[in-house]
Amino acid sequence: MPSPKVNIDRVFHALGDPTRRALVEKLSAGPLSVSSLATPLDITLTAVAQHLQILEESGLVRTEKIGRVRTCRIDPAGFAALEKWIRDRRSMWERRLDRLGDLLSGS
Amino acid sequence: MPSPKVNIDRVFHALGDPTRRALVEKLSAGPLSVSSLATPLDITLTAVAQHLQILEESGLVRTEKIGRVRTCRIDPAGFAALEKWIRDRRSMWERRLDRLGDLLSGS
DNA sequence: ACGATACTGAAGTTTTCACTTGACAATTAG
DNA sequence: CTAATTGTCAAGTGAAAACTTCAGTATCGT
Repeated sequence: MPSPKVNIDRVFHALGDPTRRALVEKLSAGPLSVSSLATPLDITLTAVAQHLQILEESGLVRTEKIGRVRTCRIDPAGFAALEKWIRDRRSMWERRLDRLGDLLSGS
Repeated sequence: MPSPKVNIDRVFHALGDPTRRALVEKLSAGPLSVSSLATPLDITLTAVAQHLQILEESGLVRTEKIGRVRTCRIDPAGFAALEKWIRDRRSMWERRLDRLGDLLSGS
């Protein structure tokens, strides 16, 4: 199951942590195993696995276990939700500023 | 002082909290005072003020105190930083997928 | 002047959350 | 078969962070 319903709440919570953002940045360059992700960060493998679970539940990362190695890659779904949220907010206050501009320039 | 250097770390941390995101969403519709922001959320005024400080330090919100009322509004700077971060990551894995596509289609 | 409004500051409580440890399961290599 | 690799599970620790209370300040309306 990929990511049927992405929750924006989870997405923001996931990206709120700097370590998880570091994981996402690494994965942006291409898929990696859990231990490859863990090695450069001086935290335990367990901690990384926990972060990955949160990233996966948020729809930002997709993982697949083949044999004994779990391969992780970026899942576009979470990013799409994130971009939509920003776009929605932005359109709100830009529309508002437009109306303000209309008023000031005399309709 | 507006927001000279926006820190993406602070931006993501600020938006990681659902209450702060609710504040941002309210402010997207237009500027509001601290107490107007606090009333619908069943937390104390003090808590809201604390959230606003974090939002301001992150470059997502700008506030100005006139008389006894502090007016809060969206600050585009934080959002710009956020969008840039996403754009950067996205371009990374899209470039990668492009190269992959080239390989599969026989250069 | 007086009371009400709109915050602000300091300090404490409670909850959340990142991280660790240690034991265990499954897979692969020699 | 054995040993090393790769990851998982359960439980606990500690620190950050959200939220509260309470006391105080500045401003506004009458």
